[in-house]
Amino acid sequence: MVKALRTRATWLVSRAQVRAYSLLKEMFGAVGVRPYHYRILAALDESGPVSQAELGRATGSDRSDISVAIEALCSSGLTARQADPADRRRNVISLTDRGRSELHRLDAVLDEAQERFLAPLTRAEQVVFLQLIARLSDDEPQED
Amino acid sequence: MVKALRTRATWLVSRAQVRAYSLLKEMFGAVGVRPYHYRILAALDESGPVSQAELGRATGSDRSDISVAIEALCSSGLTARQADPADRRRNVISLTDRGRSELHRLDAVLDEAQERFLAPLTRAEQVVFLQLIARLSDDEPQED
DNA sequence: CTCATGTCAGATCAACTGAAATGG
DNA sequence: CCCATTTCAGTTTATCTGACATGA
Repeated sequence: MVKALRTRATWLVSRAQVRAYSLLKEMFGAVGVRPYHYRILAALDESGPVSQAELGRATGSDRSDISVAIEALCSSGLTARQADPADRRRNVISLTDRGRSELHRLDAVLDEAQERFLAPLTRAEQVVFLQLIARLSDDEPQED
Repeated sequence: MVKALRTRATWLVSRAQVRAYSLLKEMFGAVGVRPYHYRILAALDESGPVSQAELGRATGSDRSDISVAIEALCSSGLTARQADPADRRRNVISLTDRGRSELHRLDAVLDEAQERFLAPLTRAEQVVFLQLIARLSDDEPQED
């Protein structure tokens, strides 16, 4: 591999991302799920029932993509969609029981993926890495 | 942002990559270049004249994409393409003088992008980060 | 009038696939 | 015959745009 690339942080991050994503695709694919399904289920579990627009903000996805994903999740029974009586533009999305147990299954898969992704580092190095990469990830200051 | 995502290395790496790539696109775009142009010019500078297939291996890109990129680079005069007398399937690609000076200009742009990308970390942290991310990047052991 | 929401149709872009033509 | 190289046409995938209807 080319040295001019191999020594650049932006290149190394992009290669690491390729490796991370292919791991995720492989492991989620083995249980019949797409990575973005997990994102939405996890966001719902944390926030409780919310509108699609809020889901988009929580997961960093566009509203139009959320719209498509929610359609898929609802039709496979993992989420439910109902009109918000307080604001009739909104759909309130909630986790179904099946959605919640699916989420727990996927959590285990994702943890296993983290193990494999971080395997080249020692435990102590993994902790350091997580702290540093977190600070390089937030373009916008976190607004919890 | 969702805690279940915020604490996973794979998610943080993918967000960092988005930030890195948008920086690169912005800064290379400002000087009228695509990021993959740089990859090829840098590989050529390091290896000297080589075939397109070797360029693909050196930069981790597909041969078909290299083919298109080389066409663009040759028609803008940054690289030159000539038949290999020893193996008439091959095109031997070489850097032109203009290509080499363009590369140096882009090197400076890329260095500035690294500065901005790594700015949230101290110098000492940047060194640690580079070591760790490098070990998470190589799926295949380096074959220099 | 403005803004937010949900939806859809399509653009974009990088990455990849498959096949064909040429030659080792 | 099998394999490597270059090229082209087309697919896939996530991301993003623009527009529209509805309603706060």
